[in-house]
Parts: sequence; C-alpha cells; structure tokens
Amino acid sequence: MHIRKRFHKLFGEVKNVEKTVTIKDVARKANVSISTVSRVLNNSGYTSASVKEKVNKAVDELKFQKNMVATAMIKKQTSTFGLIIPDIKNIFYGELTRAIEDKAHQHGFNVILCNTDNNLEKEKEYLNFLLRKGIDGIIFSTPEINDRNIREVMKSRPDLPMVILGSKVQNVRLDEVLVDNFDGGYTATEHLIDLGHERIGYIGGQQDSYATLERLKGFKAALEERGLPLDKKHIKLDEFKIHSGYEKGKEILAKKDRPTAIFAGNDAIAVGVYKAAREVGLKIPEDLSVIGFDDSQFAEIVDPGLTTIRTPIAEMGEKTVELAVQIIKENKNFKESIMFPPTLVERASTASIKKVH
Amino acid sequence: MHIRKRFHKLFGEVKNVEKTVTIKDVARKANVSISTVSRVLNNSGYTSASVKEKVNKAVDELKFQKNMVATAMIKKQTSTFGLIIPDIKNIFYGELTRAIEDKAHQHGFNVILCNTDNNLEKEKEYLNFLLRKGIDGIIFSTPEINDRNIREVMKSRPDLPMVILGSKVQNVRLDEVLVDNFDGGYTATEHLIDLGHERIGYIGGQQDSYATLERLKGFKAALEERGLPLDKKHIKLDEFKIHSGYEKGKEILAKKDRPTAIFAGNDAIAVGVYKAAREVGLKIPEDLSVIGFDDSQFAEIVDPGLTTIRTPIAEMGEKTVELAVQIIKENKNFKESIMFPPTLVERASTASIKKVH
DNA sequence: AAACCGTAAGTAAACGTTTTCAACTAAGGC
DNA sequence: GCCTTAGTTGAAAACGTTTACTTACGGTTT
Repeated sequence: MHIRKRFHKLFGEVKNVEKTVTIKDVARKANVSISTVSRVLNNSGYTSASVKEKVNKAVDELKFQKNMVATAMIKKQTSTFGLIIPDIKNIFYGELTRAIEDKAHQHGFNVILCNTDNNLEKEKEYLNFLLRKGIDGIIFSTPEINDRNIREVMKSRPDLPMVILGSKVQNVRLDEVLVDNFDGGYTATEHLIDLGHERIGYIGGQQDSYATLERLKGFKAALEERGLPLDKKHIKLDEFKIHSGYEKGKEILAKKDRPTAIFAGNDAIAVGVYKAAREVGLKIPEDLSVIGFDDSQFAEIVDPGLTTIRTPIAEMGEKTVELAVQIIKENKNFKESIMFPPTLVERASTASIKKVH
Repeated sequence: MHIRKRFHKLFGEVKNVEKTVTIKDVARKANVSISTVSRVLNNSGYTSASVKEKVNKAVDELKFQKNMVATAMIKKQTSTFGLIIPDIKNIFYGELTRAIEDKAHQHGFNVILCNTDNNLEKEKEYLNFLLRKGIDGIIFSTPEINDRNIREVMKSRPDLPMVILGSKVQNVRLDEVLVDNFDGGYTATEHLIDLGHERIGYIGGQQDSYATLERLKGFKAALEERGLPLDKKHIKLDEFKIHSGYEKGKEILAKKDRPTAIFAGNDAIAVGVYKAAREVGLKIPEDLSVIGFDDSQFAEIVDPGLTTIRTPIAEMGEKTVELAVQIIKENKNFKESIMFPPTLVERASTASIKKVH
C-alpha cells in the first residue's frame, strides 16, 4: 500500500495496468472460498450472516463487478436480445424500438440493434452473429411475409425464444404480436365512405408485406360491403416510404377521374401524397381527403394534421418483450398470436365530400 | 447411427436435446486436437494443408459455429459497442444510429442501444451493464455538457475506447466528433440578416447542451458583427423538441415587436414554430422566416420546406465508429477532436423582409 | 449411542475457446 | 552422423464465473 503510493508519486502517470478485480480477489480479501463469494453474490445456497457481511464488505471495498461474460459462459444466458428491423431511420421503427428497449431494460436485458433493409442476406449475417453471441432471444419486426431465415433459425435452434412483431410469416408458427390490419384498413375506408367519398384510392407498401396485404383486404371488404366499385388503377403498391406516396400519388391524381380520397398504407406514404397533392394543386381536405396508418409523429407535424389509423406501437413493443421474457423465464413457447385493435384518429385531412361543391 | 434413426422413426418428434457442437466435436471428427482446430479456424501458427482440409470438412459437416462468448472470455473482446443516446424516437438520433450501426456492422461489431432520456442515473445503470458485459467501446451522443458518468468511466477504465459524438464534455479530454455549431449558428443568422431581417429570435434546446450554447454564440456573434441589437426577450431556451418550439414560439410571436425571423435550435423546434405561427395567423415565409438546424427528415416534410443548417449526420456517425475501431485496433487513444462543417440548405421557409406587405 | 438432518463452507469440475509450452519430425548444413 | 532449425501437432493452462460434490459440525430423533 505504502509502496504503491510512493510508486505513484515517483512516476506520476504510471501505465495503468489495473488488473480487473475478480471473484478471487474478493475471496482472498474476505478470507473465504470463491464458491462462498458466488453464493452470497447470488444468494443461493446457505450462507451465514457473518460471512455474508465479510463478503459484501470486500465487494464494496474492491468495487467488484461480476463479469457477465463469464456468467454467460456457464449459464448460457447473456441477458441480451437481438432486435431485427428494416431501418431505424424509419420513424415507425424508432418508436417501436424505443418501447422495446425500455421494456427490455426494465427486465434487465440489453438489445442489439440490427438494420436489415429487408435484405435477407444481411439478415442472415446478423442472425449468425447473434446466435454465436448467445443472445437469449430474437425479436423480428420485418414486414417480409416469406422469411426463410426465420424458418432456418427455428430448425437449428428450436429452443430459442423468438417473437414476430407486426407481421406474420408464412408456414411458421411462432409467437407474434400484431395490429388488426384488416380492421384498420376497413375502418379507414369506412371513414372515407361515411364522408361521402365514392372514388377512393389505396397506396400501399411492399406487396409481400403482411401489413400491406391485410390493409388492402380491409379496404376491399369495406368497398364491397358498401356496394362501391373497386377501381384497380387507383390501387398502387410500392414501399412504405414518403417517396412512394409522392410518386404513386402523382400517378393517381393525374388521372381525369381521380379519386376524391386516398387511403395511404402508412403515414409516410400519406406525407408523400400531401406533397403530390400540393404539386397538382389540390387542397387537403377540400379537394382531397387523405387518411394514413400508424399515427406516427408525422401525422401531427403535417399541415393539415393527418387523420390516421392509430397502431398502438408502444404497447405492441412492450407486449412483445414481455412475451419474450416470459418464454425465457418459463422456458416454454406459447406460440400465441396477440392482436391489438387499431383506432381511428381524426385530424384535419379528411372531410365530407360535400365540401367539394 | 442406425439405432438413432430407428429411434427417430419410432418416436417421431424426439425432444430435441441437440447439444451445441463445439470445437471438441470438430476435433474428434477430424481426428486432431482442439488446439489444431483452433489454429486452422483462426489460421494462426503452423498447420499443414492436409489437416486444414480435414478440419474444414469437419466444420462444414457439423455446421460448427464458434461460440463468441468463450472467445470473449479469453480474448477480452466482444465485438460489441455500446451506444448511448437520449432517445431513439428522436429522428435525429434515428439517423445517427443508423449510420453508426451500419459502419459498426461493416467492421464486424454489433451495437447495444441505450436510451437515457438525458437521465444521468439511467445512464449510469446502462454504463454498469455495458462494462460488465465487456463491450469494446462506448459511443456517447448525449447533449449534456457536464456528464459525471463519463468522467467516472474514464477513471475506472482509462483503457476503454470512448468517443463523444456531437457534443463536448467539460474537463474531459476524449475523442470527439462534432459539427461546427458556432459556424452553423453564425451562418443561419447571417442568412436571415442578409434577407433583411433585423429582429431575429432564437429558440434553443437545453441550456446545458453544448450545441445550444455554441449555436447561440454564433447567433450573437453574427448579430454583433452586423451591428444589430440583441433583444434578450427574443431568446428562449427549452428543449430540442417540437413542443418547445411551439410553446416558446407562441410566447415570442405574441409580442407586439415580434421578430420577423426565428432561428430554431433544431428542426424539431422549427416544426413547433410552424405550428405556433399557424395559430397566430402568420404565414411562413411571408410574415415570418424560420430557419432550422440539422436538416433532418422533418425539414422536407413540412410545408413550406424548411430552410436549415445541414449537419452531416451520417458522415459524423461513420467517422465516430471508424475512430472507435481505430482506437481498438491500434490500441491507443488519439484524443482527437474532429469538426465537420455545417452547410446552409435553402428551402422555402426564409424570405426577404421586403416580402412583408 | 447410532443414525439422521439442516446448515455452512470449501474443492474441483465445468462452460468453450485461445495460447503457451513442450514434443516430435524431417530436412539441411557441417 | 550430429546439430540446428523450421514445420507440425498435442497437452494443459487460462479466462471468471457457477455448481455438484464433499466434508464438517451441532443438534434431533430413535
């Protein structure tokens, strides 16, 4: 001790070798065996009060922190989830990720973020990494309806907790949490019909996306139920992006018998439609009603405020994590499908057709 | 082998015990020692071509994947970064995080996401976790100018690669990558002055944020240089959020001698100002010019398009990771400060003062 | 008094790699 | 023919924990 001080004084900044303190150091200091230390640390097994105290004192004095890598090695648990999404820049995934990370943190898990851009090769790379790192579970939030990687992982690691968020994957039975996309599509369309619109367009995302398809089904069902014709040229699928809404919006709105209302597959697409409408000289909602999906931050920012179908993003993210945690703790897979109801949020982008004199 | 097949046939779905295949299995199959397997896996040391082949064959056949936890245990490297940000929901951090994660992935690193909400206690929790998990480096992107946690980590783990992104921390010498906030503030203000504005407001973020302060300095410097008076009641600091822009915007715009232009501390604040202006009945840019900061997605979405100071978010994120990787690989800390230049992006939210009536 | 039990604590194996060390071979130089 | 050396491999230790097993002790129960 004394010597060390002198040493420091003499050389000033000594190269800080600073051996990380391990359970062995604690054991030595507390004058017990390492198994005893481990026992009080995890309070498992029998430990006397006196020993407990000694050990805790040593822990405090040495500022000992358990090395989780070593723990992971033997327990085969890393308290880490992998989160696989297309792109965190996308505001929808931002909100989702935040909810997931928060809930995971509450349960003592960290999350490793993976952006795949819907690229299956990239997804596979990430998956390999995650698996080799011994993550405790994977949360998929990929729109892709036909993800062979997921099936592969299920085969090679049938034990690994996985839950799918916001989508379904074909031929796969897994825990999943979803919005009722059909219902959302139906509600959105019904809302427009109730306002008197008869020519309604739909601009959706990727055509191999579960959400796109289900929302479209809801759209069609509503039209049919109300006896309105389905005009295929007013239905466009592209991507869940602003740009797509803009491009497809312009296409649709350029036509002579343009729709008087557009159901956008999500809020980003709706934002693109706003831009297209502006360019074509159409006023929202007077000349064109627009309804979105998700109720993301975009919906409030835009002027006029976007009427949209609210997806309970945060709730879904939280539920997903809770499911994953439960699967881990109870060590069994429920293969549940949890469906959240969407709700209509009326702002200022939809109006009665009557306004169009 | 035969027996096993029978077994499977008899019982169909046998409980899949599926011992994960280890280097030992490979060694047994290839008829060599585990050290040899390790050598060909990492191709280190001497290995004959024939043995190499045998081992690789065994690896393929068994579909062996190295367990990274075990590797981490002995190498003390996890190929993982911790990323500490206030909130991934915030679109700015979404863009930043994407760039960081991409670059990290390119270099073979994963990133653990941590949302702190600028809460130092929460940050500390995350830090503890990360440290115990043996992450290879930490990227901080917290606005807080006075982060005691960072200082603490530097003390306890002087060897740990850390870089600060987008901010500076008092009394700390660390690698950092920044935008030139002063220059950005100056440029924004100058732009407004050039358009003929003489009464200009500033709505900034947290007052203990480096960005807020520097941008304000630039603002003041520009005013002074051009001989314009500084009106304190037109300067408001709150948070880098839409809501703050709205609230403070309303306060400022309610006044009789309201400014004819507002420099918003970031794009989110600008969006709030838009809303405030709308409520007060001011048209942008005819009645009020607004300039933002960041050039995030918001800037394009909003109508009219937001003139703003572009922060090269992606480039900064990438550079940060490259710096971190370099520090790890070369095992030395550069303590560099890398400054990126911001640029003015003109859209439609700023106009010459002459346009007013 | 023998057998049993609950409590307490230590010894050593285990987790799956990497790496040091030692052992051995074959080839080349003298 | 001996020494050196480069090439090749295996045994075993190490990384920092957890845990199964063992030992020990004092007190009950029979």
